Amino acid sequence: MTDRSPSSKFESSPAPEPGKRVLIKGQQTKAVIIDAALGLASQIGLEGLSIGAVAEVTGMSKSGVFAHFGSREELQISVIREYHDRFEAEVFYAAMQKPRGLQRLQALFDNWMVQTSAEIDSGCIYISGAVEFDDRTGPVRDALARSVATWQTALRRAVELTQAEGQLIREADAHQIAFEIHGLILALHYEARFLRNPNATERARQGFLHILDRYAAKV
Amino acid sequence: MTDRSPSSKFESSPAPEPGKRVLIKGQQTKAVIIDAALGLASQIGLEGLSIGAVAEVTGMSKSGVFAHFGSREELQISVIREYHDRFEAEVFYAAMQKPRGLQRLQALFDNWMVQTSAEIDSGCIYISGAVEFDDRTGPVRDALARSVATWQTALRRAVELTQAEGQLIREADAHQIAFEIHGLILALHYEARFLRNPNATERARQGFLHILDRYAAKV
DNA sequence: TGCAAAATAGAACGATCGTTCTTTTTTGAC
DNA sequence: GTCAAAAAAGAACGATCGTTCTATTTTGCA
Repeated sequence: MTDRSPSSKFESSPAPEPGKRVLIKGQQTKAVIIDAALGLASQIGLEGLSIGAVAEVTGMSKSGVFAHFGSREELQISVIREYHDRFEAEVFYAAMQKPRGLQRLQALFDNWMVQTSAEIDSGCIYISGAVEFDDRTGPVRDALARSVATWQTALRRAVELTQAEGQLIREADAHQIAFEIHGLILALHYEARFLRNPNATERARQGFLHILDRYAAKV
Repeated sequence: MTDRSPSSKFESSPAPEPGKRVLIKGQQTKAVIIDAALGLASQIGLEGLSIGAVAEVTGMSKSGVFAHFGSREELQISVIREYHDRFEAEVFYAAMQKPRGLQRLQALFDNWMVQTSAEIDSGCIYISGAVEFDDRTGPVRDALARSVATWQTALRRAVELTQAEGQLIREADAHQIAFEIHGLILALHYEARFLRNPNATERARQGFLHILDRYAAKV
């Protein structure tokens, strides 16, 4: 993980002053902790994430883990940020290599499918978190909603670019298309992870083709 | 709620023997407890459901609540059964009044949308539960999966009937159609409840029309 | 190598959890 | 109204939770 200067530790870790020393060990173990916490949260959810469990996985003490974050909420937020970064890298940036338009949109969807359901023990925090925090308020929910919104905007942009390229009809509502695509991913996650339906991936792929077909610009 | 004779209290409550007395009070309060527990579970999830919270809502003692179920798992399963019954009544049976085919399928979808997202403080246990229990095993998960499977079968049947009526093409895979419909409901739940998007209902409705359109039998 | 700061460990706290056990209250057939 | 059974309350248990406080170890510049 990359430790951003703002909000890296506690709320207001000051930028390292010129003369001060800059220890590196803390950030290393913090990265290890967040990695372990993300693994746990992917399985049992952000709400089920406990400091004791993280401590056990990392072989540290509870207070040792705790000291890096100052609160459980801050740990949860760090996990969300880490997931955000990985999602961005593996889904978004990975697809940006493709030429804009249909190819990129297809790559986004493919990467999204992989990220959501392919790995056995990795649920999607954007999906489980939405269920866990849809009735709550506070900084964790806010961080989660902000990450999801960022990704949804990126997806919609990709749709709009595809329209601009003339590969999807311009009159269509990009929000609506993104909504329907999102539904396919959610159904994939539901069927693959909960119902253990091995056909789910193929169903989602098929559904995506149907959406492309429906909104296809007539050449 | 209706207290089924098997598995009503603990695993093996014997059928009331002829000469024995049949008390009614216990079942009444049990129904009250389950109703309260379902309300709580709809908000905070099946996993977040605690006996203490149910006791507080119902004005009873923890042990008083507990005695009706014998374990938290049994309480959770009772909640699932109650939700199953209500879902069946308000979504399935309510739609069975419509003539088979497109009208009934449309009614199923409409009722499903209402059940899933219309009421402010009522999340769908089939959705939140899937996320909470997709990595677990045990009787709660089994009960949940069984209920969901029952409903999915009913939905698929409705699709097949619509095909049989000639209102959807016969060549289409009913599983695929049901999968895509399910996705719309999941996206609706996600956007309406988590992101508080007021357009979500209209988006889902629109998406449903698109599915009907795509699979429409050409007359 | 010395030494202050940073990182980690350890123990303990109050709270809440599910559950068990015991006691009291309520129920309903006689 | 009687009385046994059922229902509910009350208290306490061990476990786990997030958090706090105080030691101990480790780090990394001088």
